[in-house]
Amino acid sequence: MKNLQPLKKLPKSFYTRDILTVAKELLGKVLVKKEGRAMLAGKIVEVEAYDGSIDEAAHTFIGRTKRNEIMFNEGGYFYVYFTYGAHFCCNVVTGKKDHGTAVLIRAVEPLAGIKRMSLNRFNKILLSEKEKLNLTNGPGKVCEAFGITKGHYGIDLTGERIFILDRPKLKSSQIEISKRIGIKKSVELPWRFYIKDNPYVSKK
DNA sequence: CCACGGATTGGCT
DNA sequence: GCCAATCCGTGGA
Repeated sequence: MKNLQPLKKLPKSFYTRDILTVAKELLGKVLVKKEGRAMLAGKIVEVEAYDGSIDEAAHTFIGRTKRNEIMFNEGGYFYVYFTYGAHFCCNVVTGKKDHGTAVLIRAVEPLAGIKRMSLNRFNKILLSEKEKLNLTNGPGKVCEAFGITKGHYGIDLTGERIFILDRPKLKSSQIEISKRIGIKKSVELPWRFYIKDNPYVSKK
């Protein structure tokens, strides 16, 4: 009798809370992208928080620009950006209007639509064990596997295209905390959260 | 297994 | 013009 937990979308009120609370509680929740009848889904296993009011690494630290404007909305929107000339990364906007905070989704564990993800990532369906673990264990990889691009910028996460399903809250003993990865500013902030011992986490 | 560096676009100074 | 919230291939242990 598993899965009695109703598969409900996270409501607006989940996202409009404090960013660090939302970041931690996003762990274990299920990111879903609908493509007609098909559906891609993955359990969120690694995130990072970015808060432009005190965090030099956040895209909103410099103030409003065309790229980061969605981060100044209240929580519940999707912020997608392009980086290193090659990769998209996706974020969940959090907090109240004008705060400029968002949570980067750094890794998920594939749950549904794995063939589609395999095609998107490696242009084939049969994968080695190593390739399976390599499907969605990084922010650029998540977007490539899910087919998330600039066209998904600003999506309302309480809508039907992309949303996040509720799941039971993890115990604090299942959550690891560390410094963030791949940044050069505000490197000391312990704002990376990931699920302990999950094989899809990008890096110990 | 690990460390290193190149690729390549677009955003901002 | 500088450089990035990354990824992957290469080369050595």
